[in-house]
Formats: sequence, C-alpha cells, structure tokens
Amino acid sequence: MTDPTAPGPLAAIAALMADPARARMLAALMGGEALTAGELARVAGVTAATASGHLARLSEGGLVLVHAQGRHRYHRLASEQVAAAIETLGGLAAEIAPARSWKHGETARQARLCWNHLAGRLGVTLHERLTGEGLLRPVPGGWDAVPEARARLSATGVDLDRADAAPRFACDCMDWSERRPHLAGGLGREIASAWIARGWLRRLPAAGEGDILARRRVELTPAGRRGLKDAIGLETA
Amino acid sequence: MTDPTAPGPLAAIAALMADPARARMLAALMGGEALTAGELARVAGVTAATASGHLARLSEGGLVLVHAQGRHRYHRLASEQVAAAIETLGGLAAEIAPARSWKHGETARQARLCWNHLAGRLGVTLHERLTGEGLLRPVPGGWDAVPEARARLSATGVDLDRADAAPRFACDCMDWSERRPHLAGGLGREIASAWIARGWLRRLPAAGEGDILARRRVELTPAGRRGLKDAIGLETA
DNA sequence: CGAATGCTTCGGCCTGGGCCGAAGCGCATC
DNA sequence: GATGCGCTTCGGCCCAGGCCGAAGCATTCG
Repeated sequence: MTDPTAPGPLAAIAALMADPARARMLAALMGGEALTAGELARVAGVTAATASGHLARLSEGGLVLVHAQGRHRYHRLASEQVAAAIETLGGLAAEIAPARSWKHGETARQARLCWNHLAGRLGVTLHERLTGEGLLRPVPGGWDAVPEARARLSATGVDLDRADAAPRFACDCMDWSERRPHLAGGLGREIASAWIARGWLRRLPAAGEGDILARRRVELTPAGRRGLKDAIGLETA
Repeated sequence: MTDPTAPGPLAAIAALMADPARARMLAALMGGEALTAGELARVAGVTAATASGHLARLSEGGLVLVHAQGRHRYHRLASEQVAAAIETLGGLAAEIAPARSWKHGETARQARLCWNHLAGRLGVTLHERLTGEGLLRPVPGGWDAVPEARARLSATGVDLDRADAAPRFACDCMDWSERRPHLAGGLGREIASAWIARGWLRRLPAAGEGDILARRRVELTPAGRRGLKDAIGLETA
C-alpha cells in the first residue's frame, strides 16, 4: 500500500529547499514579488535550462505558484505557510551557521519584507506597539483590531476592507532576527503594501553579488518615520 | 573569500532534514525524550552504521545535541528553534502532501508533544484560554502571567520558578495542525512535564510501524480533564 | 513572414551521498 | 582479563539528481 521508498512528507519538503540554487530562488521570492524564470535563474547562478528544472520541481511540490503571461512565466511563493517555513528555517540557519554567512544581514535586521508583510526590528516593534497598547486584542487564532486601531491605520492608507477579506485578518509570524513575532495575515500584507505605496517604506538594492536577502531589504524613509510617529506614536531608533 | 560551492545556510539546514532516515529521527526526537543511537536507528529503519553517520551529521550541523552516558549516546533536539523549524516544516508538508501521509494524524491532532511542550487542539485551546481570559498578558517577545494565573497554574503542579529561569518565560510556537499558536517557552515546558508527572497527560503508543508521530502522541486522562476544568475552567471536548 | 526572446525538454556527464558488512573501540559486566 | 554490547569508522557499491549545451516550442516584434 504505502511505497516503502517514499521519502516521507517532511523530507520531501525539506529536499525542495535543500539545493543551493533552489534555496536562492526561494530566498529571492521572499521579497514578495513575482519573478520570471530568467530572473530566478540569474539569482540562482545557473543556466536557464537548470533553473527550469528547479522551478518545475518547486511548483510541482507546491512551494511556488506559476502564472504565465505572454512569453514570461512569473513565479511566486504559494502561501503564507511556505513563507513562514522559509523564514523559520532561515532563522535556524542564522543561529547555527557562522555569522559570516550573514555579514550583510545588519541592514536587513532593521527592516525587511517577509513575503508580503513587514519583518525585522521595525516589524517586531510595530507588533509590540499594537499589541502592547491594546490596539490589537487576542482572538482565537490571531488578533483583532479595536475601532481606534482601525481608524488610525486607515488614516495611514491601509485598506482594512482588503485586510478583512483575507483568510486571516492578523496573525503572528516568527521573526528570525528578533526571535519575536511580527504581524502577518491580511493586515500585515495591507500595511506593507500601503506604506510602500505611500513612500514610507522603500525597497533597497542588493548589498552585493549573491546577496541572499537582496529582494527583501527595505528601509523606513524620513516621511515614514514622521508618519509612524504621528499616526500610532511609534518612535523608531 | 567566500567559497563559491558553499551551499548557503538555508540549503545546508534543509539538507539535514531532507533525507528520509534523518527526517524520521528528527520526528522521533520531537517527542522530547533523549534517545539512543540504537533507538534512532530503529525508528529510521537503517542499520546502526548508517544511523551513526546520520547522527554525526545532525549533531555537527547543530540540530541535535549528544550526551554520552556509559556505552549509550543519547541524542536530543538542540533547541526550541530546531523544534519550531521541524514543526513548521511538518505543517507545510501536511498542507501540501496528500492526506494519506497523515492518516494516523487524527489522534495526534487532539494532543501531542512539540519537543518539550504541549501541542494539538489541547495545546491551542489552552493558549486561547489563557490569553483570552487575560491570564497571560502580551509583553515584548512573548507573554507574562498575571498573579492569578501563577497561583492557578502553581496549584496544578507547575513549577513556576523553573519556568521563570528559562530564557523565555512564555512565547508562541505555531501549531501545524491547528494553524494557531500554542504555548512554548519555560512555562510551556513546565506545564507539559508537570501534567505528565501528575498523570493528567499520558504518552500513547505508536499507531503503527513507521508512525512518524509515534513518540509525540499523548492523551488527556479523565483526571486531567477534571483537573483542567477545576483549575482553569478549561472545558475539553 | 522571418527573427529574436523566454522557456522547456532531451541526452549525457559526473559527483555527492546513502546504504551496507566487517572490523575496531570503549564501556560495563562477570 | 574475557566476553558482550553499543556505537563508530572504513571501504566499496550504487544511484538520485544537479549541471550543461543543443535542440525544440511558443510568443512577440519587426
């Protein structure tokens, strides 16, 4: 009945992440953007042929979704769960591996994207502020926003209707660099996209060739710093 | 400077989990007990020689700690982080893989151990109860227990001094089967060990040959059911 | 209708690493 | 000490799978 050579579900998923080229692709996709096969081949450092094989395995394995558009094929992470798994594994790697692997990690610790939401010190601080002030209240499976929180966030351009429509309004995602939760779910996604659109957050260029965090780096702009202070009283270092 | 053939930190960690035999070993260690090399060889379904090689890699990779005692060598998971990574990856696997891989999973969804703390519906319900009632209050990086919570938990045999001594008093660990957080940290550990010692929780035997959740299964005893109701008003299904 | 571009498929090469049996080593027991 | 047991090391076998270049489809553009 059961195939004795079956790798087992955990090993099968881990194997998809266990190849350096695929790992680099997944890391790049943690920036939240959908990337073409060619772009992913470049970040992985392999030829198009090799990349194509890897991407086929990733999408067949359910980690990545593909969307053909013209002669391009756009790839993105399949779900919040996938992002959480990569983030968690990355955190473990950072803890275990020699620090040199992450020598460019300092700027990313300040602020970075975790798929579609905000991570790093900024993401964690935001989470602590919102939950500590009672603006978010614990509900089964996550958090709910009190009316005042909705009003204040709405004023920063966050689309709360779209956040409400998500399967999860707000839940936690463990932040590897801070070892504390940051905000995920519909609200986390809308906050990140609104603040980027508003110019409060800006994507940063890669720190160098083969920068594994390349597509995830963001920084808080001066306007963002002022805005956060005014809107929710968040003082940033 | 940087070795171009280096697998990258994420891939290196994933590779350790990507082998079926190693994955079964790690799954067994999620039960929280320290197991000998021989026991792990058996659960992995390989000879002692092969198991020895795997265990060397796991400990060199930092996922597992070894403790020699007489002619036995006891192995256990290295940290909360490692447990969290395995749990998250397992959750992803459960979401993606066909349900048949987890046909015996139903009992484990009710209650199981996640390394040293309680998971499954019971673990999640407990978390919701404690946070929802205000017995645990959000603090930066986790939760703190209000005095009444300390008194009530203490009455169930939980050693709060040992919980306080842990690097984290109480924090969240994402539960794969429920997709909600359960309680980890020092408090999570002490709760699990106290309630097992008190006979409120009982370890269950494996559901069959090659049961990947074998060493993690627990059940709430009738005494435990009554005790939880009396102590913290937790009604269990 | 070519020609260029993005991507996939195919075939062949090659290495990493999983597997075992046999032998070796250390501890515990007698 | 001698014997037994748990575990590791060594040597050799074998195969999954990563890599590429070349060729084959699509799509878009001139």
